[in-house]
Amino acid sequence: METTTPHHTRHDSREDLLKAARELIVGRSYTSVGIAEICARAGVRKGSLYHFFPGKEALTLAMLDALYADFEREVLIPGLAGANGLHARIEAFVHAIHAFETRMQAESGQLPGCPFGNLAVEMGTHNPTLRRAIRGHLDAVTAHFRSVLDEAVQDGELPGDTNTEALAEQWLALMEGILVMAKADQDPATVLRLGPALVTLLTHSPPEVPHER
Amino acid sequence: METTTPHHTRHDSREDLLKAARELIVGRSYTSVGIAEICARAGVRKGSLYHFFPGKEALTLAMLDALYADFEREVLIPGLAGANGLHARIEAFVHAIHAFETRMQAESGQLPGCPFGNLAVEMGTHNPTLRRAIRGHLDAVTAHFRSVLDEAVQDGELPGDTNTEALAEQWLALMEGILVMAKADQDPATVLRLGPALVTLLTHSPPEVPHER
DNA sequence: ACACTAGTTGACCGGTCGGTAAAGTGCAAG
DNA sequence: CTTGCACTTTACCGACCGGTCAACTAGTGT
Repeated sequence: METTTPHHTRHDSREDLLKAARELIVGRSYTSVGIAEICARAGVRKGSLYHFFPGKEALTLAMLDALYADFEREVLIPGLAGANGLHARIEAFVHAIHAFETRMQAESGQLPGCPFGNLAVEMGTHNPTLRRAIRGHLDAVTAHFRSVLDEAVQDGELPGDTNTEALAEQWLALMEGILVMAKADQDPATVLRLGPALVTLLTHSPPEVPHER
Repeated sequence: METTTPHHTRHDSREDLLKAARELIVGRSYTSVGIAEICARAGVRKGSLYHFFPGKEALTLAMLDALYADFEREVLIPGLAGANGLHARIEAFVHAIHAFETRMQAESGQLPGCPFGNLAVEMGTHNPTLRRAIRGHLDAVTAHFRSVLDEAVQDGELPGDTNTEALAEQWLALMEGILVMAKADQDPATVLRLGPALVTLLTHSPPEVPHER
């Protein structure tokens, strides 16, 4: 038998809070979402939030961990193993992002852009803890990009002396910029319109670090 | 004689408010800066702010206009006419941005990133007025980029069939992304490290719209 | 001398912010 | 049956938010 339900697995308020925080903060922003609103959406009283989390910042940190885990599982991993060839993988990635932004706009009425980039921009200057956590997630994304580029080098699609580490970071930067533009436009089509820039960047990078001076 | 002092040109509270709002909002963010703090820095009482501006949003709109005018005069115009050749102009632009971010970090202790991009990300989802104003300024920046690219086409540095309109938008997107990364790092060196991506993007764009399908 | 007006001042508003404290609830192990 | 503990509930806190208001000050034109 051993019903392993540790207590009695009622509503799992902790999960509800994380879900509500994700939907609200990703859809709008950190400061514009209050804990009262998060609690209301989660169907949980404010005091309970402070039983599970020390405060709003810690809740957001935990939410970001879960968000990255889902992003890795649903986009990064499939995009890496899914298509064949660098060009096809870039296009698949762009379309996955486009689909995400389109779905979010349909659900919440707003095109959110990149959840991690948004937080980095909003809190980067005055919350070092959040900033460093986001920086870590962005590094993890870069590592996935790099492994895609390394495979392309092995398959002869990119020159053998390609600096895949630097190029992966440029990939992420361009992707973040595309999402800033799409958010300014509030139009997912911007993702598709600017997507080809990724192909240009990733298939024409200079052979080796110029080693200036 | 005709001392043209319309009233008596005392402290010009309006200018002081715009200056304070610029320093604070650019250095941090829109929501994290209150009008009380803006008034305190400007040496003006709160009621006076509402004599010159309908509210915080209108003050920010006016501040953004002045900010863009300065950016155009101090960076965009010199960068366009200053150096010779596309490559040199890109590098001059990157270094101008790097200098700005370095100076801001020295003055306020924080690396702000792109003031327009920041506002677009922070307010893009829930303040259409601000979003549209920022979108207008970004379009103006894109127009300057495009004229640089058009000159490069005329000088034979880029192929004659280059889509300079699309490429200028990609330039802006990559620049915004670079500044998001620099803000996440809180390190101006990131601007220089990612700067070469602009050269890759702008000197290897595909000849013509692929015209798929 | 007077009225007009641009600009200033400080007190005040309701609402919301993140966070706290204390009492209560119900299950489970002793 | 009782104790302990995970969790919930409610009331409350001071601080701050953007914004309003009426009274006041001081130059200007008549």
